[in-house]
Amino acid sequence: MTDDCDSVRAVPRNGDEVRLRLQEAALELYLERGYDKTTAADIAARAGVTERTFFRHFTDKREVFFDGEAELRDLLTGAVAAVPAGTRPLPALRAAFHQAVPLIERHLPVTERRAPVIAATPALQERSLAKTAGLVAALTDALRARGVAEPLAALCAQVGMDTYSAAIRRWAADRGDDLHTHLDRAFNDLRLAANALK
Amino acid sequence: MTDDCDSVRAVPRNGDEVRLRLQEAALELYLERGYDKTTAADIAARAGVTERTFFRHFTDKREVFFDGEAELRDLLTGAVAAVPAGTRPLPALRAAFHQAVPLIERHLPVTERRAPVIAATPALQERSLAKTAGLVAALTDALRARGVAEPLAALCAQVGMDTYSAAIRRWAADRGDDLHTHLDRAFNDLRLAANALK
DNA sequence: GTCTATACTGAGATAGAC
DNA sequence: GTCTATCTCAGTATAGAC
Repeated sequence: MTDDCDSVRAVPRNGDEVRLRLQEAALELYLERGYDKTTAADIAARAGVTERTFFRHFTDKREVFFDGEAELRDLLTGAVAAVPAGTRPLPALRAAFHQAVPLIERHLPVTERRAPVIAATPALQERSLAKTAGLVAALTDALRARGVAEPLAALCAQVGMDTYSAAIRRWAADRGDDLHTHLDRAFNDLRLAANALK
Repeated sequence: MTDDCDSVRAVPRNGDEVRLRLQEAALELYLERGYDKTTAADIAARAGVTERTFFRHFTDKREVFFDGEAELRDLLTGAVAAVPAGTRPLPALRAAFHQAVPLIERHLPVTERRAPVIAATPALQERSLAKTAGLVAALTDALRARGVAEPLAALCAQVGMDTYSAAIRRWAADRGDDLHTHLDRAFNDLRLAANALK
């Protein structure tokens, strides 16, 4: 859709644009020949910069895939903070995830292209898990700020994130129902499963 | 308890023993000067072998810390399979974790020495998360083998693992009560938290 | 066991944006 | 002029190929 191609050598030096070009180049190359067969120099070359510039934008080859996390984290923690006082931890998290649905849907095109690469690459899976762990830590803080005691806050944040992940997985497998529906379904499954305890 | 010390230069070439020496050397060096300031050659030298031998035993510098996972995985999956038929997923997992307590306690001395290094090293945290994800995958399979439907099996395995992790954390912070007690407490917290849904 | 590719790091020079 | 993005060059260490 954009009209800029790499026919001109004088590419703009704007930082953000270079960053986007690097991300797109990395995705293309990872898809074409796989993550391990792609060097940082390859990515940089396709984006029209040097290898060193790649590493100034991204601390390592994995990071180029996991940028959007900060945005999602801010949205989720903000949503948790905005939930009516007195709401219990897991319902608060469920509400926050519902608020994140538009953001998730907006990022879906890129996410879907990245998914098969991540699934095929252990190094990227590890980074993905680390990013999710970062989200859980942020949610734990957000719950604590609401007055949830420490050990419970961490457990709820983690369990809430798992439930969200389960909903995302089911949504990917069944695009017939929307993400809101899958979220409610997953949280309900959690309730029923936990009810069997004791 | 063993009588072998490193006073003799002619160290035994037995594979398992070399492996243990490498693990101990890595732990010492990571503690002394930090993970990134420690090279694979450093570790190998202290263990009395070549760098090449280090990479024969461990695929990378991280792996040297996460060996026991296979043993725990086999114990947990076996325990899940052995739970009486008809037991619901989360109670089955809780029972399995109770069975793993002796193994956890046996590994505690080493685990405790490694903990601060992992906490201070992102690369090791990532690997730790990946190993836990491997356990969750194995538990998901074990639940499916018991007839638990796919989407629920994955959710329960993940949530069960989180609850176990929460119990371990509380145990580390409060050694006054034993791990069995903390496990039951954490699973009870999960039940109560999930009950607030709907 | 040897050799090599490549992921990363650091310092200093250069070039646009303002 | 400042400031920041990029380049150039030189280096170390991991991990994999042989």
